[in-house]
Amino acid sequence: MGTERKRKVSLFDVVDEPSAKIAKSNGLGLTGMNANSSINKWNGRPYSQRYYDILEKRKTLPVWQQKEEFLQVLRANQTLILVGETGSGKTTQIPQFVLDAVDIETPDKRRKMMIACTQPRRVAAMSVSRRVAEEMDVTIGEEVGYSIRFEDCSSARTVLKYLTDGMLLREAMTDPLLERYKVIILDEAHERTLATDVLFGLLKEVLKNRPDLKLVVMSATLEAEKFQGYFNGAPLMKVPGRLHPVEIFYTQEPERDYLEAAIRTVVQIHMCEPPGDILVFLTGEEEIEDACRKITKEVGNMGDQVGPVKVVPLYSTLPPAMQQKIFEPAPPPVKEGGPPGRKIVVSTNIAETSLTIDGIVYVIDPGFSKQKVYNPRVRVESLLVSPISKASAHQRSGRAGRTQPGKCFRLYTEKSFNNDLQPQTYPEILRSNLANTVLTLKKLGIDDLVHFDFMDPPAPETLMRALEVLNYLGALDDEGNLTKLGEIMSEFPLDPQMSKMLVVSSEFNCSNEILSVAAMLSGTSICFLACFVFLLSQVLGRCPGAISCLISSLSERVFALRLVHNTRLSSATVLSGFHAPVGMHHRISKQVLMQIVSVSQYSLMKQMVSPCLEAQKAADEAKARFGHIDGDHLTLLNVYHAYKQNNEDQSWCYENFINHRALKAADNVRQQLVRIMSRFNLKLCSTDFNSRDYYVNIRKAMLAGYFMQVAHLERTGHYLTVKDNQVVHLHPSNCLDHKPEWVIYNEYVLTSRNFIRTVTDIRGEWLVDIAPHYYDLENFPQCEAKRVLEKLYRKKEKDREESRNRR
DNA sequence: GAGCACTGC
Repeated sequence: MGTERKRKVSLFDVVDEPSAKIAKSNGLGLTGMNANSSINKWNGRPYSQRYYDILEKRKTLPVWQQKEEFLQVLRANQTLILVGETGSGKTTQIPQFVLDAVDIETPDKRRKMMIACTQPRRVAAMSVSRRVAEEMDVTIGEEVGYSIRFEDCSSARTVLKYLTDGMLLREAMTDPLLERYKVIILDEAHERTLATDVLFGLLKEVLKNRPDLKLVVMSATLEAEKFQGYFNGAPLMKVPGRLHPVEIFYTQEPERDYLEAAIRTVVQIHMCEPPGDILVFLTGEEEIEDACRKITKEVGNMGDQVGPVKVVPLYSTLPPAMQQKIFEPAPPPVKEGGPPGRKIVVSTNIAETSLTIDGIVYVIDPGFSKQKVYNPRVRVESLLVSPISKASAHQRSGRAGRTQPGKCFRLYTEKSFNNDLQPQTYPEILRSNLANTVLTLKKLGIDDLVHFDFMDPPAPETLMRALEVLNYLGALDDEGNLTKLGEIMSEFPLDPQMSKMLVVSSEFNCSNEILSVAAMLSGTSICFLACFVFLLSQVLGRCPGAISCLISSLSERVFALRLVHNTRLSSATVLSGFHAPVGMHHRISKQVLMQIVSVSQYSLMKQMVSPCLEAQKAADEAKARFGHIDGDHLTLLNVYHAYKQNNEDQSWCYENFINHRALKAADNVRQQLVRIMSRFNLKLCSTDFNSRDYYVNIRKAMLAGYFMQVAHLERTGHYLTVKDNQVVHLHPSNCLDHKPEWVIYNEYVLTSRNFIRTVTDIRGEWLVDIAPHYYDLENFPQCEAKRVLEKLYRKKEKDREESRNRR
């Protein structure tokens, strides 16, 4: 291969001198400022205008010549940094160039060394590798392959492998020097995922021990200088992007209400600007749905003066079929020669990196996104609506110029862009609980975390917290060395608490059940269909003719309004399925109906009130069938068991408000976990279902992992987390029929109040039995829980004495 | 008696 490859894409524009500091000249693309007079008033409010020429106009060299220069630099250096905007084609082209440049032969003629190209996302790894295989005219999985969780599409013949950054990190755990690779390409490095950051530090070490290994770091322009500094002044080359110029507008005054401002701007664009689709960035699902409704309504009020609009919400938890709607074309004019239609996509950050929509000409950027923050003091991760970074703003505006010149409206002042926004979003490693990361690092053989070469070192307190947690779990000894237990735990793709629960579950004679619980809890989206779907089907059955118009006008919104729940798995989600009818009924009748359906449709909708009661009944039955009064974890287990007992039947799922696809995903996770269990000879076992200990053992095993996430019911009637003494409330979605004195919880969420979500009743006696080292009273803050524990210890001591006397 | 940015192993 090689010669017959067809390359249509021109790649390099200019090859900078090694170590040239291009970041400075390129910056944010702030050069080329121009006055622009096409809009000087925006909804009565003047906008300041600046023109950013994102494309740097430099002479273009023929492809072969640039390729040679690239190969030259690669041969002469161990590390190389390559910067380029998205859309430069570097992801598909560079690995192919590299393939031509390096010798991948090994003494063993049957096997060649590989080139690895990492991506932060699975879909990208898969689709890019497919495209490259096609370009090189080879079958995917042969010379070119990919490797992602649950799917290894590569073979002994594979020489170019695309994989997720997390996957490469996994591989490093068994192959610390990454000896099967000749070149490693870290793509999208500017995204600074946890895995990328760990790989940075790791690869820096590996490179010292493997002079034959080469590293190519590919990134967007903004962090180039920082990368260069980190990688000891490695040469830097540039691939120009192929973006069209984007005009940027700022407001002259700060906006008080960015949601209102965003909607106003959408309407203004629709009224005054030439055809072209609009992309609006908002922070979350609720806000997006709200905005969609309001935009539709406002434009609807304007009548025939303006063209029709198709308003499409976009966020990750939206069912895939709904997400596809963003790729549909804008609606045609209502009548021939009338004003053209427009597509308006209202999206979370997902449209900033993960999903690209062609045809976007206008971007509206209010300047906010939800970001994860971690507070090591109370060990809580939460989501906070925060101002975005300059880099993020830059990325957002770039979304307007993919197919033609575009415009970006920033709903903040230029001054605040310059002075208030930080240059980069804080990398994830500074915003996360690092327990899992530290465990991985230990497994990778990095003992001295304090001196590990992080590009951005995390707060010492965060590292200390992580070490402390791992020590309590028994994964690290008091010297901070990985224990045998920790070694096994690190092999599971789960949080340490969950791995611990799984590893010890055999000792509690319930590993089969704990496997199911862990699979159901771990990041899969499981959901119950809300009862409205049931309700619709009821109505459909009754008046099939009349309903079709309603369905057509409602069906989009039925999804959009979360009448179908398709959110991440937590028992909260699962259990809210049971609660859905009340809220949903209320929601659709009051907030939505009058806005989105005509009067005749409304009267039809009113007929749905009575089937709604049936739906309520069905949901109650579902709850009665699966709900376990002792806890949400056990409810999840019931759901999983019922699913298996009914042979994973799709229509059974539908009838029981269970999302089939999501349970299948959980089953997939479970199989992976089972394989890891067997690898370590961990027994797969169950307590007899008729035994009194069946659920007791499961709850004890869970406690063995989650003893640090316990809350105690105070006499005042509210819960306090153990040791941290935070006031928390049981999330109203819980399935308990009582308020237990002690609960373990899976999640601590900060929203309108401090909630603990997915909770299960446990007994105080178990705390002192299973985790005496954590419930050591000498090291315990004064509180009610402490006094209760003291009693429990005394009782335990007394019992022990009695049994000694009896002997 | 509430409401989940986005990934990944």
